[in-house]
Amino acid sequence: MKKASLKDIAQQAGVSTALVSYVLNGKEKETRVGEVIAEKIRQIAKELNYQPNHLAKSLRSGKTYTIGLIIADISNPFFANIARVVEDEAKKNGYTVIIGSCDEHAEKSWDLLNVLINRQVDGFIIVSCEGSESQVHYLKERNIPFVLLDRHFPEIQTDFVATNNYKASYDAGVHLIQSGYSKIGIMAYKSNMYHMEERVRGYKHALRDNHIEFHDSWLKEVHFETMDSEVRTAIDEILASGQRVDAMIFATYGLAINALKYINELRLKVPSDLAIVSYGQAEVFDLYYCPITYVQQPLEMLGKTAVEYLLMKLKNPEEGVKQILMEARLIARESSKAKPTAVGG
Amino acid sequence: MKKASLKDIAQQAGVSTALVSYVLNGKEKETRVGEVIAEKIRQIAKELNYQPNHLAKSLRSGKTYTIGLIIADISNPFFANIARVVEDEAKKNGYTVIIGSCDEHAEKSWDLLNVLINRQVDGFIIVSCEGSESQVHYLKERNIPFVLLDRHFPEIQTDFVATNNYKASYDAGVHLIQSGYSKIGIMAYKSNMYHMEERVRGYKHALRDNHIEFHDSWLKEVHFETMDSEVRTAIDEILASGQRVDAMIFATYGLAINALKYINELRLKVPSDLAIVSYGQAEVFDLYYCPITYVQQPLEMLGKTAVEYLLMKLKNPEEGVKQILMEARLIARESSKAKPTAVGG
DNA sequence: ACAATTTGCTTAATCGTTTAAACAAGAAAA
DNA sequence: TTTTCTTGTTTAAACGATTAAGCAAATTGT
Repeated sequence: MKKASLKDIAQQAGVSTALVSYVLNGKEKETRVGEVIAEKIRQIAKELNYQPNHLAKSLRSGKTYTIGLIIADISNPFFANIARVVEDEAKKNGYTVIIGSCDEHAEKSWDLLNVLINRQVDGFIIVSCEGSESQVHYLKERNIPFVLLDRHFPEIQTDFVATNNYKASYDAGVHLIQSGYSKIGIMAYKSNMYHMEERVRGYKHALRDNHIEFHDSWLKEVHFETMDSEVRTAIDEILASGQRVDAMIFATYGLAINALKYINELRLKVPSDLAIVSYGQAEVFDLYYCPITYVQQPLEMLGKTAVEYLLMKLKNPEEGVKQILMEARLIARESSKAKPTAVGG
Repeated sequence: MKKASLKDIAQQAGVSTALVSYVLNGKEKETRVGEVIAEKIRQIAKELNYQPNHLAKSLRSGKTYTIGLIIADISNPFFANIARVVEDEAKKNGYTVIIGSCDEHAEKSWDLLNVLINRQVDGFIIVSCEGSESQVHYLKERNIPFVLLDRHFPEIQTDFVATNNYKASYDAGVHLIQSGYSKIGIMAYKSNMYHMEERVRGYKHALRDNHIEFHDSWLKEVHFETMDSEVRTAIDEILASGQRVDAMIFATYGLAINALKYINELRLKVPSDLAIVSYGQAEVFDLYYCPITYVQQPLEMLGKTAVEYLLMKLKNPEEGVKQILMEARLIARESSKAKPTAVGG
């Protein structure tokens, strides 16, 4: 039993496909279709369980009602949650989402972009990775609507929805300082992505504004691909150096997970041996023996707004540039609790 | 600058679209296209950066090289990981995946199914939810290729790729017993899904085969939607009952997370107050103060095989029914370590 | 020298929709 | 009664690709 098409309905009703199309699209009034025949068409459509062919519709109309979502990795909880929000919000508006994971590789990202462009997605929501500036320029040139999510390039004029990472790190730093920690390290990815730089910059300014001198050895930048081993080395170094830290900020979820595993192995106690604040969020932060203080990004809002901006662009391509930085919230927990001040002498 | 089509190339080259199509599809030999003109066409195609319109191709060929993946929730790490594997494996074979989350709701699942059918996906990989038998029958009737993943309906003859849940639970039960626990509870979803029943059945048989009498109060079934509160009640009950348990099996990741939060609140020590084995997997199991023993499902294999089966079905629809149950592996950790036997007295 | 074959290309139908334009017949206006 | 307007319907082109069939012209065989 093949799928019923407009033609099948038309044949059964003894009319042209045009009429059927008009009726099933609710245009019977404007196009003056007879009451009787309209009803008959609806009837037959129901009997045949007619389902329009989206491909044909899209080919004709040039709109697929599909948006491409490019992220680093769907198996990372941060992106998985973002993806879920985007999916739901898109569906609410009649759009379908195609998700692609690029593993922080600009090359894979290019591939995805091309595949999705060929599939005629109406627009993109992109969590950019390092070295993908050319892709952004390409989209601009080709006039393909897109919104950057979570990460953006300040030197490229684009729509974006992101977190105020500078402020988030600044707050994290201040929080640790106020809790009595003074030798604070940070671990981030080695990257010239703006969002990562901002996370480090915010941290540095928090130190500066509180009259704590920053030591180069406190900043540990590791490569994404070889994170597993580099994190361990970094922890070793940051704990061994002359200026041994008593607190650390982890700029991403992945870094924190790797570091925590190693910290456990070393039998270091959080926060007495090392206080911790991390980006990202997942159950593990709640259930760790010492619940982890983390930077809570406005996930839901980020995703929703990205979809909203994109859909506005799709409706009206002439619309002005939309950019927004949302504030994160520091969720203070045990892992950064006030340091017992050394009393007595 | 609009996208270049076959027609544009044809015009520039001064030939018909047929020739262009032949050349760009590498059929110049069979269709005897002249060497010179072929080269010219390739040249122009490159200049115009020609990218074929997938919609048109699909409409003509009836194949979209797209597969629909229906899961409960992409923000659940188990499904996110599955999705990642499926995505990669599909891409390797030139397919694109559209993921939909149905939140364990048969109705949402129906919606997704219809949306994706209208979008002409070539086939489905489905993690069925309760009450979705009719959907499976529908797909069979309509002759739409699909593979059930992780969950299946034994009374319906379909392709499927799943875990041997009976065996996994049996092993979990035996493991706890051998570790010295004798009052073992289990928490599962209230559901008549086969995979869930199997998880309970395996557990019961493990008890039976080790001469431990099963008590009804040891089985706690909670509703998915109201899990948060029900889990707490269930824990309260199972710890208060006359036959207070000394170990528990959690049949899903979500249940374990909720339960662990509450267990922490109650200041119960794992495993001394309560030993634990759980399904699912995520960083939290590694980093919990007492690493959690868990049932490791062959995620990678499950996903890969599901894609493989589906692609075989797509190539040759007459192919016989493919079914496979894969073995899970119990990863024993601290949370179920051997109970110190009561000595002395 | 004429038929048969090969070579190189075009024509046109097709996939399933949408929609502007044309058209016929009946009703209202003149 | 003729003209105009309205109503209800059909025709056909278009979206962008694929591909069977057709058709010249050049080449080969006899």
